[in-house]
Order: sequence, then C-alpha cells, then structure tokens
Amino acid sequence: MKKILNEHLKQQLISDNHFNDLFSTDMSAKTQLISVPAGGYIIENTKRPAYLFYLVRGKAKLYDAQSNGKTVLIDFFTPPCFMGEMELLDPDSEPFSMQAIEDCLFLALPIDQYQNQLLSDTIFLRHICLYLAHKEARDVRTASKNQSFTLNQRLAAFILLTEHNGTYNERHTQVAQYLGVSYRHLLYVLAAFVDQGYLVKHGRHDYQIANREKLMALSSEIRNEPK
Amino acid sequence: MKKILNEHLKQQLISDNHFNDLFSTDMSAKTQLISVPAGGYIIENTKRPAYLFYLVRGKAKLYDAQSNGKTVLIDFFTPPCFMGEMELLDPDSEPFSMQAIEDCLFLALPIDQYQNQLLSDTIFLRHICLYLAHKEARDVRTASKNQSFTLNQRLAAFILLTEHNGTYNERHTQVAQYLGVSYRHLLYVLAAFVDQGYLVKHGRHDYQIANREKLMALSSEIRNEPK
DNA sequence: TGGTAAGTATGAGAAATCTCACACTTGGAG
DNA sequence: CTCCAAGTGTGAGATTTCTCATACTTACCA
Repeated sequence: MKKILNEHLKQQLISDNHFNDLFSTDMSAKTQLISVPAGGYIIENTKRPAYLFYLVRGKAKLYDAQSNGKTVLIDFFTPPCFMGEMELLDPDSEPFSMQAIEDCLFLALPIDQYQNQLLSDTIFLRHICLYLAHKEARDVRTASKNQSFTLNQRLAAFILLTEHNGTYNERHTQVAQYLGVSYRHLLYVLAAFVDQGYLVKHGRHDYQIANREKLMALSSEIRNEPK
Repeated sequence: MKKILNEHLKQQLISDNHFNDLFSTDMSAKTQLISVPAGGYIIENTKRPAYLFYLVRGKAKLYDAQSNGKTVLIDFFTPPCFMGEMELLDPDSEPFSMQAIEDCLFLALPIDQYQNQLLSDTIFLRHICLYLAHKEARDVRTASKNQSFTLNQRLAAFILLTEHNGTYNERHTQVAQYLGVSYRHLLYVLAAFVDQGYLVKHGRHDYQIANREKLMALSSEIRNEPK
C-alpha cells in the first residue's frame, strides 16, 4: 500500500468519479490517493483499516477469516465502490481481509481523523445507504440467478472476473468453495476448458486465457439482465 | 392493511424492540401500529408505499415485478427488519411487491410526513446503514453456503420458512425459480417428502407438515454457523 | 532432515438435477 | 360457454455434480 503524490491525477479521479458529491463539504484536500499492487492487501486479517476506501481503478476480493483459521472467499469488487465502510460504521464488526487482484487505485479518507465528521454527514450517510441498498438488491438477484447456471458458465465468468493480464491463477480449493462445487468437479471443468482450447496451462498454478471470446460467450448469459 | 388503535400494545412493542433507539428523537407519538393479514400486500406492485415499516411480528416475502409482467420471488423477511427503506432512500427505485406470509405487525412511520426528518437524522441513517451492511454480509455468506446444499435441505428450510399454521402452499413454479431448480426436480423432491411421511398432501395445492422434526433436521445444517 | 498439512491431480461409480415430451386441470377473458 | 394461458403431474434418458479412494507435490516446522 502506497500513497501517491500526484495532485493532478487525484483531482482528475475525484472529478471523474464525482467523489465530492458524496459529501456535504469538499473533501478533496483531505482525500489521499492510494495504490495497492496486484496481490497486495488492502485490509488485513484482523487489522482495523486506517482508511475508508473508494475504489476507482482495479479489482479486489474479500475474504472472511473464520474462527478456525481458514479463509473463505466471499465477494468481489470493481469500481466504483466503497471498502471499509463496515469498519467505519460498526466498530464491533468481524475481521476480514481484502486483497487486490489487479493494481488498485483508491481515493481514501483517514478513518480516525474523519470518522465523526462522516458519521454526522447526512449526505454521506445517504449515499452509503443507497450504495448498500443497491448492492444488496443486486446481489440477491445475482445469487438467485446464479443457481440456474452450470459451472461451465459460472467458471467462465469467474475466470474473467479474477484474471489478471490474461492469467488466471486462483487457488482451486478456494474457488471450489466459493463457487459452491466440489473440488473434483472444478478440476473436470477446468480440464475441459483446456481441452477445448479456452485456456492453456502454464506450470502448476497458472492458466493463460487462450480464447477470451468463448469465455465471454459462456459467461454472457449470467451478466445480462433478463428481458 | 389496518391501523391498530391499541396504545398499550404499541408502547410495549416499541419498548420490546428498542424502536426509539433507532432515532435521535422520540418517535412514539408519530408511530402507528399496522397489521397486515396473511396473504395481504404490504407494498403493492408499482405503488410507492406510504410508510416506512418495521416488522415486529410475522413473516413476509419480497417479489420483483419484471418488465414482462412476470413476478419473481426474491427474498424473505422475519422480525426485526425494515421494509420500504429503499423507497424512503431512493425515490427512483424500481417497483416491487411485499406480501405477508403470516399475519404481520408493523411499527410504521408515514413517509411523506417524516421523510425529510428521517433523512436528516444521523442516528437513524447510521442504523439503516448498519442494518443494510449486516444484511448484505449475511446474505452473501448464506448465498455462498446455500450452493453447497442439496434441494432436499434447501426445500426443507424453505417449507419451514414459508409455512403458515402447519400448511405449505407456495406456487411450485415460483418456488422452483426461487430455489434455482427445475420444476421437474422440485416435484420429485416434494413427492419424496410425501413418500417419507414428512408432508401430507391435501387437495391440489396444500401440503401439511407431518414431521416437522425431520424437516428441521434436514434444514439445520444450512442455518448453523460453520465452526 | 524428516514429517505433516495443504494443495494438486485423476479414476470410477453414484446421486442430484436437467431437458424434453406429453397429459390433465383450472381460472379467467371474450 | 369456450378457449387459452398457466399451473400441475409424470416418465425416461441425458447431463451435471458429488463422493470416495488414492497419489504426488510443495511448503513449512520441529
């Protein structure tokens, strides 16, 4: 995690993402530009994050740290979205981890400094409410729809979501758990993708996307709104 | 939908559910007690609800009205929970329907009268935020877990959730869609439940629960937190 | 340096679930 | 009253996915 001291870029991102509309006062001066490289942690395990993050570029994933020490893949994030809002709102919330899939750029506000101000800012709170309400509505619909699809389709979508520079290299065990299928079946379908030339296996852990169009075709039915 | 003029019951429900803690000022006097009978509509199709509801007793279900006129079962609600908060927050939100499964009791605040006040009440907004954030977190975990269970287990949980006085009578077509399985398979499992004596079929549309313990055993693995 | 846990890998048979085809019932709309 | 759409019901074969068993590899720790 690194602060980026590029005032011009910061201002442009703030304006591109209408960041100031989220608050009742101009937060530009208080906002920091932060980058996290692919694979880096944005929020670590049990550590309370120091910032409220607003993702403007990149992809990230959310883990849940279970009591037994295991971690479970929970959800994915793409811009624009908040991260760390749960910690801002609820000091007693459970620990979890947030990790960058691609290089990520954030507009970030130091929590300890501005927590009180943010929690008293009705415009900000309304935006968070709306964000959460919409996210919830979307997730419920997506979850309901997802059940109807075969692992072929869901895996294609998953690969495209988590791929980085054309390379897919998630842990099979975690993915199987996240997609709700057996490890065995995941490997079958992965092998089938290689067979059919959609992926090429490199070494033990990396798969290179060889036919992105086909993967997109497979996954397209999931993303599209029903007519 | 009926207003209930029972001041004593209202005060008791307000106190039992710590309703006043949700706001920065005492809303008791402004709160109405509203009941909706089983099967009745709490929020109808495209009609903007007149109240912000807080469910304190009963069960309800949420439908999504699609553009083609069809309706899709989306989610279920049990106390305590808000209903209509989306409409309060976002005047442009999509239409949907909320229907009572059992007789429901609500603490309700007229939206047109108190919308501005509520949207300026940081305590209330924080509670809504927290409610939404926790609901979201729970739903994501549940959805992820649900995939791992067989229709046997999910259907058992679903029957217990939607049952009313020991009778289950949801539309098969909707349930199949909601649970993400084919109509055919749903009927298979339902028939198996009857075979095994968990349910008894009455007429064409009603199933009576004949072995609640067994259904609870089947569904228990879903609800329990992982250790 | 060896042991152990976690991840990767594959086969074979079983269970869950789907698709398709077809028939019957029911409740409105005209 | 008739027709039609939607819901209900059932059979048979195909596909998806699971379970279990069994190896091999890798990382890490004592």
